[in-house]
Amino acid sequence: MTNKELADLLLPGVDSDISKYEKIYPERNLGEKAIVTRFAPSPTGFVHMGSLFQSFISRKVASDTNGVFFLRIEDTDQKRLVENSVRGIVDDLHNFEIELDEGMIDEDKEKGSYGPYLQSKRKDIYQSFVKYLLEQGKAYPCFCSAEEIEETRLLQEKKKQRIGYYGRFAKCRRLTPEQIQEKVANGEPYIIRLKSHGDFEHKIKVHDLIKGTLEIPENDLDIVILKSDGLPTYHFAHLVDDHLMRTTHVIRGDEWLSSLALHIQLFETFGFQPPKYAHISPIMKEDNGVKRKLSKRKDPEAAVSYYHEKGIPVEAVKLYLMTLANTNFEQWYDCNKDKTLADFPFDFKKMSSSGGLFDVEKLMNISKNYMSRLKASEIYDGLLAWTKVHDSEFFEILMKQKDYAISVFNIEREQKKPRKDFACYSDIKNQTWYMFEELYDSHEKEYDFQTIQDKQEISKILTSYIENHYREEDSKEEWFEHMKDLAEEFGYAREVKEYKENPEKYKGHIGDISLVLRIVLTTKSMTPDLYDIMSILGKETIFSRYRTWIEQNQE
RNA sequence: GGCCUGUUGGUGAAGUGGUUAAACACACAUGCCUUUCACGCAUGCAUACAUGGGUUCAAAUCCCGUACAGGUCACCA
Repeated sequence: MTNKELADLLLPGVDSDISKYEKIYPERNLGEKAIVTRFAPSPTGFVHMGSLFQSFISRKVASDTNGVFFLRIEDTDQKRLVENSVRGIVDDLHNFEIELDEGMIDEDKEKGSYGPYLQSKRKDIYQSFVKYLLEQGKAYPCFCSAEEIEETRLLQEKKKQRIGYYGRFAKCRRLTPEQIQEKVANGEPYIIRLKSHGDFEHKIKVHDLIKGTLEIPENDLDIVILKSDGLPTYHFAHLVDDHLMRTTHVIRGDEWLSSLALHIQLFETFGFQPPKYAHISPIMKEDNGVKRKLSKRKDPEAAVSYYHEKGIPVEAVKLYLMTLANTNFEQWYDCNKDKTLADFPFDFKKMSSSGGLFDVEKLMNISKNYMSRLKASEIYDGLLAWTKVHDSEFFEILMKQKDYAISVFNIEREQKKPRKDFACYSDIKNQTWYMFEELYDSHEKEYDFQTIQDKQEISKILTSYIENHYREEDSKEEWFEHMKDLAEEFGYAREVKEYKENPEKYKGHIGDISLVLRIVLTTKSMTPDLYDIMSILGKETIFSRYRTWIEQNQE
């Protein structure tokens, strides 16, 4: 019985001519340095930070080189499928502005000419390649049951031997064609294994773009390439897909490092040029002094939805991811303030070969700096989009008072050293509610007086301010002069310096007085410039808030 | 257990044999500035290169052992 006949017996009706695929999926006509890469998740749920990081880098290198970035869905494990997760993955990428050149764009839609991009639709292709291998005598059927494999494993463990289906443990490898024929005739279920010719004692050198040159033992495991449901395993699908889709760079998590020797062997078996590999270390998290992988189950910040809920701008998250990816990015960005992420020359060599720690505080800092550089109208737009989903009350107010809201967000903004007090959109309401009448009215007010506590004294200060010192048309300088007059009137120093020189002569200084006016107006001791706040709020509101407070605090 | 990888301060890290006081950034602390806060500026964070050997005139940087950490060893990806 020839290999060809055996192959026909095992995979009847499958065309073993793989050369036709070379024509259907020709070499891509791209620039010499163009990088073709992909994000290839299994549809088991939503995208988490680690995968987002990988896609972000993949997208970046593809864009930098005028290459291609595509999304392939690896749904060869039918047991683990989660409903609608393709849609979820597509949405997550879209929400992070990671655009796809090719691949799945919805649950059952795709674009690009190297598809299908859903592995379950590529069954015929995989089977052709498997059959080709069978005909070449480079693969064989295996009839071992799960129990038999388990037995072998236990035996290997007991004898302290390497675990796996290889060498003398690969018993189906030695089956004669007649035995195979008989088992097939008996209806025994089988899978197809690679007939490995690797030598575990022999080491090969492989180059990884991030990890550098590695020395790893050759693969000698006869791994499963086609499962009993007729679908391939990851390893085989990786070979077929990344060859036919003409992937030049495989960027993936470093959990794959241990099967790298196998993957290279697979490419060599077919005489294909293997892609370049870049294995990314997982993003870590510090947990009670222990470093561990960022976990989707334990860490809320591992889910991309966390960033949308908090309202951290996508761009800020990207800036942070880039600082994790290439630590020279931060300095580069600092020196090139007019440039964007797209201008940054990403370099695999600058990637840390060990896993970086995910630091939410650092992310917040980056986001705070990023937001401080936005224009007031950009803050408004971003906030409007965020509140539309997360805060309908604020959304309505913003819609109604667009110009007013922009003027509020413009306080100490759009200048050389802008204020940095919003790290995310969910911060804004908490820091500006007193600027919006509707929010102010419904908000519970707690006045955090610091130096001047006496309510009568405060009432007197407010009254005098209303009656003697407030002028609607005052410039900032005039306004501040009047504040100083007020301070003097109540026995407070006009200048802080003056007070510090002669503290016994005064009850306090101008700062104490303005703090009272600030707190009664806003309830807060920490606010932006008081003059700006007053100018925007206007006379009526200021007087009304002061008078209300006086009324409510009469003894 | 086998195999692979990693280990620089509270954190991210720069740095690959020799102008090192080991950059820069975040966090924290103090001071200055300031009508508050924020910003900004200045300073600090005890002798930080896992550990033991070796190579060398010279090592964070090269080699070996040890410890610790991560990954992997499925008809899961």
